Amino acid sequence: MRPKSVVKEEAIRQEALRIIAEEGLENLSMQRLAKAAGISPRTIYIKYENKEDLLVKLFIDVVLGAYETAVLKDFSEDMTLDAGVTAIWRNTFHYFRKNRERFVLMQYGRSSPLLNKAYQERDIGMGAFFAPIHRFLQRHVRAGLLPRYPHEVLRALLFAPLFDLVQEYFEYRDRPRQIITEKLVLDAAAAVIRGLKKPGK
Amino acid sequence: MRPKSVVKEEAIRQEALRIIAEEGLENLSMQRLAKAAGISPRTIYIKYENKEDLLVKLFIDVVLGAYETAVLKDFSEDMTLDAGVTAIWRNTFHYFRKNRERFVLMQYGRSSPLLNKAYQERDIGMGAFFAPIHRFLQRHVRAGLLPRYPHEVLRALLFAPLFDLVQEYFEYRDRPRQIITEKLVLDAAAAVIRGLKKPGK
DNA sequence: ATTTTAAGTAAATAATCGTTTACTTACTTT
DNA sequence: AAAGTAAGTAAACGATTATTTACTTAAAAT
Repeated sequence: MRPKSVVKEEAIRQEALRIIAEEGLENLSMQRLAKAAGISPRTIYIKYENKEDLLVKLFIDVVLGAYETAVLKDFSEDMTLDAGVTAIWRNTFHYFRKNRERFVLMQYGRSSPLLNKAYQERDIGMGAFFAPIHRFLQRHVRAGLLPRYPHEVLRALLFAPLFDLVQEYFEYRDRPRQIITEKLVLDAAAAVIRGLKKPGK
Repeated sequence: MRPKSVVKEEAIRQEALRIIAEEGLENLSMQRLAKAAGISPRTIYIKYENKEDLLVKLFIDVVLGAYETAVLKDFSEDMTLDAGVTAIWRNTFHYFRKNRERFVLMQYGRSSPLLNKAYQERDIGMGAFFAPIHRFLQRHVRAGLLPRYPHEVLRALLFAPLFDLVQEYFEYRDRPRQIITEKLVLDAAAAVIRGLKKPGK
């Protein structure tokens, strides 16, 4: 039996990410993707059930999966609130700064009904990814440092401004001078930490 | 000369918003829209140049325009930081809570290349909408209450968690018990305000 | 009341969509 | 070396896309 070509598999994923980042998810068609990857449309269907299967796997495996491991690098549940949040922010900024294509698909996950389903089930909802961060936050809640908000609220306060800043980083990408720098991102992290803490702590 | 029917015009916009909210922007076609609005496809092209023109006008006029006026209701540049930010948060939450369809299209504006162009040009970039809020923030910067971050950073800290909470509000819409309540949103507003302020103020 | 004119309709346009059919190629197993 | 088999290709499938052509309708202007 002839083995599946990992080279072609990789070309499919790479070209799919590129087309989505450069021309939008709405302009990704199977025939365009096949042509860009230098293969026949049928080949895509050997590796993926259909278009939805391809997009969900791209989103879950390549974008979310890789982000999960990147964000938890050097992160530990036992860190102080300041150290932990700073690590999450720094890791996220570093990861997406060098992976714009993945960030673009990540943002589609918020609006596209197809990807949003996968997004909620796997990721941030309460999956293995968020679990360490969840326990980290709950520890500081029990210690009296953080207020007892539902974790959806803590998550919004913690992650939403971060993703917005990454988006800003890329929007001003071709301007004369970059506005969003690492220093600024870490300053914003400090502001978020101040806001999260119970008043007077 | 026969006058344009405002009824049909309104039906087009309403059905477009409904289809986008219920089935996603990617499932809105001109023929489906025409059928849903009870008209001929050609009629849409009497009122709009093409699909892009329709979507941009829907986004700018109906979603962004109406949000701009809603968020600035009862808001004044002269307010204290706490009062101003609280007003912005409360107004935003109230507006989108009763306008889910508009919120869905708003979120598409973050990822869809087509809408994102309009988004940046008109809105939050530095348009007439954000100007009063920008001056409000700058006044508190000059007073020494807020740090001198670029306004992109202040905007991210101020708005991003708010939109995330509205998203959460709708995601748990059909659960037994609503998680995101107005009280919780205003608690989160207070947290954001604490974070924004210079340390020690 | 008739003319004028743009609004509106039904149906068709070419292009493109996701997916499949019919066939060939290349690699593993015997 | 030959047989077997799934990977891969080229071309086509019907369905659907945005938009237009040819025609009808309704209302304002004469």
